[in-house]
Amino acid sequence: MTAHTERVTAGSVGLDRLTEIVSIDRGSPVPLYAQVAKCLERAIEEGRLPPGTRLDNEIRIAAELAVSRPTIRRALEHLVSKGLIVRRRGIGTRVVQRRVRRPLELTSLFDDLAASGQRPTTAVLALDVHPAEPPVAQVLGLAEGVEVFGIVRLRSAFDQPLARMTNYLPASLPGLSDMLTREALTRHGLYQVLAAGGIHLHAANQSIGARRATAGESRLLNEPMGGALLTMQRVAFDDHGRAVEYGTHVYAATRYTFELTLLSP
Amino acid sequence: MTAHTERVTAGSVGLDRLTEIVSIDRGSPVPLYAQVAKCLERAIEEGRLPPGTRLDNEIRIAAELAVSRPTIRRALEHLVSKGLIVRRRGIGTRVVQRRVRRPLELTSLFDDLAASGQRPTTAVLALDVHPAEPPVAQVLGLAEGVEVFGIVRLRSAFDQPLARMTNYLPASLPGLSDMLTREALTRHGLYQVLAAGGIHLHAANQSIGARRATAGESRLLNEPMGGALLTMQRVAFDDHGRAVEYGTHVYAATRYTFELTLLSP
DNA sequence: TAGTGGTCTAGACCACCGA
DNA sequence: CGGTGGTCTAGACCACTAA
Repeated sequence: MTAHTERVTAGSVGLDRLTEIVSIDRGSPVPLYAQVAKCLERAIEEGRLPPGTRLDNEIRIAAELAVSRPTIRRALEHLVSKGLIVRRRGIGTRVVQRRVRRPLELTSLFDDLAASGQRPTTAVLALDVHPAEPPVAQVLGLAEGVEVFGIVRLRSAFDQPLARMTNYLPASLPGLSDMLTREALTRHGLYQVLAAGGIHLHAANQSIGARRATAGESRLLNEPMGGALLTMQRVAFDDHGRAVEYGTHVYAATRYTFELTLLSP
Repeated sequence: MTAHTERVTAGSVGLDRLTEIVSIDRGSPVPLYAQVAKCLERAIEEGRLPPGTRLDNEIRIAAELAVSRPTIRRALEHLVSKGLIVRRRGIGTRVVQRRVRRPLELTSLFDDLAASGQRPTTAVLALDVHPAEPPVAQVLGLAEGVEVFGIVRLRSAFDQPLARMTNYLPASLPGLSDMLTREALTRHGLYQVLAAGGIHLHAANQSIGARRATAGESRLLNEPMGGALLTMQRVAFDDHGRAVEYGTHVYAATRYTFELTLLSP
């Protein structure tokens, strides 16, 4: 039932090319649904499945790729959640007309800049261990006076300062002092460094606001005196729900904005 | 195999109370997995399943509730994606220690304020139809000069002005002139009004920045002269990927911040 | 009416974890 | 080793949409 005798689905574009677009390796450790989703995702992003393209129905896709329907469904659900396709009962599945930028994820400024082709640089302004002051202890859920790592960095892109980033992490996290070196922090983003050390963040609450720059901030960020700053505070948690990082950052508002994509509930 | 003879799972708290927490109505039009997820979600939020609670394994939950394992899995996956529980192979499922505030969703300022108990009010400062100016036409994907609805609103909470919101919508959207009345916009949020008229938003790109207030903005928002403003621009799309709304808003930074929750990729 | 996606089931095998 | 979640299958029935 390879269904090649079926009429090409009307609408925009039919899909016998499916097998050209999606390749499956049953020996791979990566799950089938992930392989399917990844292939379709790439095809959509590269324009091989242009906006408005109608996809075959689930049954046919499953048959052509020789996997089960639930597996295909899982792949397609993933694409829906990323906003790449739209499905409607009785209608079918289409590639969305206008692509959302990206799903909102827990990433770092460094990664974002690097991904968008800018070459971010980092200067470590301070790096020490000290007793947590009350507000820091509180957001991290620590007793007052417990030791924390304090990090202050200046992040730049294209030789222009972009943000001053201040982070606190409980010193009790295992292996932290080996990870958090000036060298590592200069070369990589904080989250990269933590991930390399086996600390994986699970979720974060963040708060974005604005205020006027102090004189020192204006100088540091090369912004006009008293200009507007974007501020962001973030508390990140690991899998167990423990707070592992608190960051309070200021961004040069003339050169930086937060871009995000929201999907309907 | 109702498994009541099983030992209560060690760790934090066992669950024979499951049937007290989750009630299922097979006659309801709402899917089983959604019913299960909803019940567990409420139990977690109300503290009846406190942080750290260990849940029974999938097989046992399925047996106790008399549904299939995939159905239970689907419910639990939903809770994972909302950051309420954590699952690990070989370990089990636990309620997360620290709850994330809320998943990031496509909502309106009005809904957010109403949900958090503040009583938002709206003043409609302008409401008209006019030819789209070039920048507006471009972000909405319209030809220059095509007619658009223009809306300017002042949103307040507790009698304090909070934001000036400017929105543009293509006049070609069906039924728009019946929906967008001063009365409706005074009483409800824009997205509520659109939803009531059958226009459902699917995704949005938004950009958050900061700048200093103009003299007029300072007066309108009751902020200090030249103070910092939070700015947000948003383009929202419907299911077909057509841009249906463009908004450009300014917020009083001393009284408003964006709160959001990020989950790891 | 024919075709679509949405839901649900009952089972199977595997990879990972801790004791 | 036993227990856990992760993956995959092969079916079934239903609700919705368009012609």
